Amino acid sequence: MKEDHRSGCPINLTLEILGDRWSLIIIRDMMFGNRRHFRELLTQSEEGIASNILADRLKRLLEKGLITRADDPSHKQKAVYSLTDMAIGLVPLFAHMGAWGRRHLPVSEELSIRAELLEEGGPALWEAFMAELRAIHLGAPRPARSVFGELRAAYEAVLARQQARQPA
Amino acid sequence: MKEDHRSGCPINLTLEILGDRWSLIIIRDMMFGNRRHFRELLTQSEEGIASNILADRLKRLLEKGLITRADDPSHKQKAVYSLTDMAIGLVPLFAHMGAWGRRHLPVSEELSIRAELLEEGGPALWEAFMAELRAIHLGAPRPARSVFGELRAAYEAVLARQQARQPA
DNA sequence: GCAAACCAGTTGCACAATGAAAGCGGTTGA
DNA sequence: TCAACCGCTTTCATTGTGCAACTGGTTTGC
Repeated sequence: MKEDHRSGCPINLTLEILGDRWSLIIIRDMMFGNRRHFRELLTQSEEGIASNILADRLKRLLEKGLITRADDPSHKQKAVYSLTDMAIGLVPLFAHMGAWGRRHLPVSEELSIRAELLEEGGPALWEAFMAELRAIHLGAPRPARSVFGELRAAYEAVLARQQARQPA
Repeated sequence: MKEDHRSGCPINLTLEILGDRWSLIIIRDMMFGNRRHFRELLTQSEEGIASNILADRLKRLLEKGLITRADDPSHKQKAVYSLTDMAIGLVPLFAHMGAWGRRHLPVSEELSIRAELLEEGGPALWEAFMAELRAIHLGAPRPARSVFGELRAAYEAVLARQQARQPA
């Protein structure tokens, strides 16, 4: 029960939870890629997370209240992970991280289109996306606008354009 | 020269640079506490960083272009560290991290007052702060408004109020 | 009905990162 | 001259990371 923190600074406390190389990658995949199962997160990750690291991080995110775990009714040994409101509140942070990375780091076109849209859309778009995430992960009423669909469509459009330019 | 990245995703690339427990703490102290020397960062850190970790992180941040190092003309073996424009661009990210931490984590009053002001001030305040940081760290002309002073004054006001309530 | 594929993880092991403490040679101010 | 200070480095014990193989159970396809 007793947890000791390095300090009560909000930046520090946030880093104590999210300050590693994998936690935000997992939340990103759940949020933008709608990966909800262990195997999806394991095998469809661009970055290639190891299964023991994934298991460890899921456990930590559960403890910290960023995700929840439920049994999948369609499959006895499948588990479904969902984002909590706390994690959904990270959308603006992802938007800024993406904007900063896009400006300063060697990003690839297809993986940064979503960051571009998120940056251009601003707080209004973030709010719409968060409302949709609350519908997907928390069972809230589904809003009319699907930012998730817009982001996915833009991503697939870039992929299609790239394939047309240089076919496999 | 050759560096291989896990992926070209802007979130991932940002995490590869800043995704650890200390890098952002150091930038925070330089940015909000104006710590410019090794000893200042080592001894005045709330969280108590070890000297070897600090030396390692400063080297990495130098390599990645987030800070610069210069000799202090007043003292032959003093070094002055400065933020680059790239690091100053993290101000909105700190604002969101602070806001998120304040909302969801057990922050202390005196260390979160700055996050509160930064959240309330919004993008206009962030821009003013960034202009001032460019003056402090990059030699740009000093703007009329000192957000840095406002933040420090608010912090000290909270400290004074706490001491009045419960004197040492 | 049975084998193959799939499920969420766990285990064992090598290596890298972290962190506390002491120490380094040189510089400065009294 | 001497103590305090300067930016680190070294040593060593502990912890975290990452790969690969594996577990017991479930579902799918034939």
